[in-house]
Amino acid sequence: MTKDISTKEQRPYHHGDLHRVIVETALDVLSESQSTEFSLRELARRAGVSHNAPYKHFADKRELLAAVSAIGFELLAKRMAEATSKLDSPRQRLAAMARAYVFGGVTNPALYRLMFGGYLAGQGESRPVIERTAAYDMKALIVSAISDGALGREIADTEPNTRTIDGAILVFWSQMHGLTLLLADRLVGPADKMEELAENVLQGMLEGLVNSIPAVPEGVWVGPPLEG
Amino acid sequence: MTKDISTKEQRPYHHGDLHRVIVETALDVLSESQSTEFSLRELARRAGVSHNAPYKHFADKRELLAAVSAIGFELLAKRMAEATSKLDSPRQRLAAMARAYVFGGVTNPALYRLMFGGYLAGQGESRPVIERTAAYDMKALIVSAISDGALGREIADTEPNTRTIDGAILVFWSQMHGLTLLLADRLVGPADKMEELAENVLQGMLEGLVNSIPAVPEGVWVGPPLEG
DNA sequence: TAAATGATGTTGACAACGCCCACTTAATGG
DNA sequence: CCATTAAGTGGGCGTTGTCAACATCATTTA
Repeated sequence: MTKDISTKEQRPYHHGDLHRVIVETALDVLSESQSTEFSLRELARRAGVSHNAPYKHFADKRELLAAVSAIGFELLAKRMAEATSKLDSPRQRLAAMARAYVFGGVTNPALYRLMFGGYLAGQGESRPVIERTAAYDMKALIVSAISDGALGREIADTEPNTRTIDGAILVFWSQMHGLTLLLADRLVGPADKMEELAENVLQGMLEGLVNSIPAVPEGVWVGPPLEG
Repeated sequence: MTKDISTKEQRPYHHGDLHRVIVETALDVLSESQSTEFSLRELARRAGVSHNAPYKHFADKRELLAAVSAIGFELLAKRMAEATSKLDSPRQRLAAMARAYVFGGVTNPALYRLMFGGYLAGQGESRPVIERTAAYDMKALIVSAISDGALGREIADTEPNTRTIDGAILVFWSQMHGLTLLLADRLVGPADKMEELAENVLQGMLEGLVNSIPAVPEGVWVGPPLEG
């Protein structure tokens, strides 16, 4: 009975789980306000700690946002994996993956902007490691869905063919990404027709994909590079 | 000779052209720093006026950024119009337009993020009028390039067909937009292969477009709505 | 077991920011 | 010619990101 927290609502000197709480609160605030312009001090307030406590866990705001972005990538990857797990047809798998991607962006545009936008890449430095690897894992799902999907089965594993597959990935990802951002940023609408709209466009995309695979120059990487 | 500015480098009390200078400086700073996180005070400093002078021309930072965004749309529209003006083939016109679009984004990602991203739409309010109309004008170019281009010539002007054309616009714009942002945000690369890469993907896009036109639900608008 | 260490949290400070106010300047038009 | 008003100034308020110095406490080590 030495530590009685309940009577005066007083927290022990050390929070115990601040890192996690700060990141989660940041994700909440970001999702609600749809903006990355919240302050570290507010997160600290919500967590009931002093305005400087977060700096013991994150060097600066950028590093915090990188952690949030990484979580965003993990969430997206999980949703994409779940969406495709019970499907056999490569085409259905691709469609389901695209749906998950688009849905995530429409549901939380600010998070997608943080993840894919340039804030974290800013100032010439490269993206923080933590979110770069998370992004890489997410990208791997797209790549594999295309590679051992509709195309892979009828294409031998020769070097010009891998470039063609990279081309397909690029086209598919471009389309999915563009549709997502157009919808998320409300450049097409209206909001209550989004789902139907996305579904139609998605099917058209998949239809056209087969007939429109460009080869891609050598040395091109798809997704953020792990090194550099 | 009453107003001798040269001797003491002193500006007359009234600047005379502050509005324009502020917007232009903002565009410069945005382009160089690739960030919208510059301060109004710095713009004022660069213009040689007090930290409050800009507030006589812009209610707040958001309004300034809206003006910058509008200029971005005007620049883009001008480049797209120039790129297509000397071409006859609809396909070539589409390709040229897409090149201009992609090039603009790769050259100045932060400007594209401002233009297309959600900063200006933020907080439930609608986008500022000035940039909404500029965006609308730019969008009109895309629409017309598709409508009286490859599709329009062989499609009668019936209601289901206009929906099909809207579908084509959507697919094309999605692809172009997605490719642009993927390149601009360095999710694919490397930088020195971008041009070649974009060209290949673009051609693939155009190839596939013909074979993959979804119809789009009724009531869908493409581009930011002029009202509301 | 006692003391040193390092991780975590606190307090206080600083410069910079967005934005508000009251004031000044100078151009305009009735 | 003078009143109105757009445009610029200076000071100030509350907030922010970040730094430095100090406090607390669990863990290791002597």
